Amino acid sequence: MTAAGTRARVRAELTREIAEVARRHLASAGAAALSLRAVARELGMASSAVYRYFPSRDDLLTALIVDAYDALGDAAEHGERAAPPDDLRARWMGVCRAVREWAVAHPHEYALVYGSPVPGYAAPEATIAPAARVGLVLIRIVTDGLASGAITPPPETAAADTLVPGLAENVGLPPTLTATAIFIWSSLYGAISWELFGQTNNAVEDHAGYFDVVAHRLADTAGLPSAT
Amino acid sequence: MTAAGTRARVRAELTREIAEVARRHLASAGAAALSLRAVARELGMASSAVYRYFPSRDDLLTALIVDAYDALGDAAEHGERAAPPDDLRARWMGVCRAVREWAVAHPHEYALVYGSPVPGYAAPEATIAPAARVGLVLIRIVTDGLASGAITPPPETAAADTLVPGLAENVGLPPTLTATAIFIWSSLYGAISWELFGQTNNAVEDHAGYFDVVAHRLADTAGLPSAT
DNA sequence: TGTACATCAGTGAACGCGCGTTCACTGATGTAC
DNA sequence: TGTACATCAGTGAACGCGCGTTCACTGATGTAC
Repeated sequence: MTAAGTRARVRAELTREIAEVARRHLASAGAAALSLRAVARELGMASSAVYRYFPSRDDLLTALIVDAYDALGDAAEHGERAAPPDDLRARWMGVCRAVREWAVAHPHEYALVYGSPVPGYAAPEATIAPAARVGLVLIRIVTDGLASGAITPPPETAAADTLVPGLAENVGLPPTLTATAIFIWSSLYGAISWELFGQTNNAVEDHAGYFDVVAHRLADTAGLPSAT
Repeated sequence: MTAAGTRARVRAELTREIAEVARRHLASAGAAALSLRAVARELGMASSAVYRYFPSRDDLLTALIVDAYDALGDAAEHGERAAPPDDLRARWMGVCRAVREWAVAHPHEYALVYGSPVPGYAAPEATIAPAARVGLVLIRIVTDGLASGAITPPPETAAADTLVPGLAENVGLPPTLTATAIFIWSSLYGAISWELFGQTNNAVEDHAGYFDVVAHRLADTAGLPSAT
């Protein structure tokens, strides 16, 4: 290894370490309370040194957001791969459960990407692609089902007229099913957020069990066959 | 009117005025950025004077939360009353549309009560009752339908076992329909939040139209008859 | 109705805090010849 | 391999800001006799 390689590696390592500590702070206090100075303090360095690695607080936030989307995407894909490829329902449930479990394990990171927007922070372009991963995994299950004939496309309705033109072509689903997919994703998100933000505290006892019911219901909505 | 009455009235008036300004600040910057000093500044009074009306920032936040829940509850009930009492579907759609419209008109207040929790703030008891209002309105539509026979109760499943014992009796619905009701509410919430927090920006064009499709679908899920 | 006293609203200065960011700087690490 | 120079990481002080909350105070408004 060259000397230059060493320096670059040390730099990459510290960058990771800063993000790591920031992630932990995020987990205990939320995005609005994330402080560059506190992160630097914990790492035993001057607050100004952090600027060698992240040009501003917002850039640090952006890095955390991208990391969170990617971690969630990884979890979703991992959850899918644990199921037999030809068992659509098992793949679906694997993704849904993995997403919920990740959210429960990382509530503040989940809130960072799916909760109320952080005031004064505008998500840059770099976050768009990773944000779409979970949705794409779910959509692929449906397109696989359509291709194999396991899913019968629903009759077309006017629902598709409310979408952005060309969207259905881009995702590769029939128009009305595309609208349904958005509904499914937002419902999934609603169920998870509802639990995470404490709205079901006095209503649901077995959160994992309740979520399974919801995920199955959404699989039905997508037209997935009940079992293999 | 007595003199004492005058003082009390002036006091109530200023209390309302402070909350009003705070609400406006909330609307432009979010809950985390709400500042007692900024509110006092806008009212032209010393920041310490606000403490005559609200003992702390958290109490001011609590008042805003209660107000928001109540405003949303009012909107929901008003939306229901605009429909003929015997047209369950129209009442349902009236409530759903009213809730969404209120949320779109007051995004930060909506985020305050349904968004990610404000770090360091724990919602006190006083917020529980007003928080339930929208849910109760929707549930009443379903219980009315059950009572009149317009809604056929779904077959019981194991879904109800995941709920807090006694919940179904409290809300007056069959157990499985109670679980469905929670799903419906969280889906409704998901659809509205998804729109408000910008997740549908590149997917949905006609947000009101798309939301109508969702609300109808949720009415179907609740078992409401299609039309009268 | 008039007076003495108590209550209340509002002031302004202050405390102590933490924040993001900048800047001139010191050493250490790497590079070119 | 050795030396002169350039690059980089990290420091510590400082700027300017805004925050929530407290406190002793001044007047004005209300109350009791």
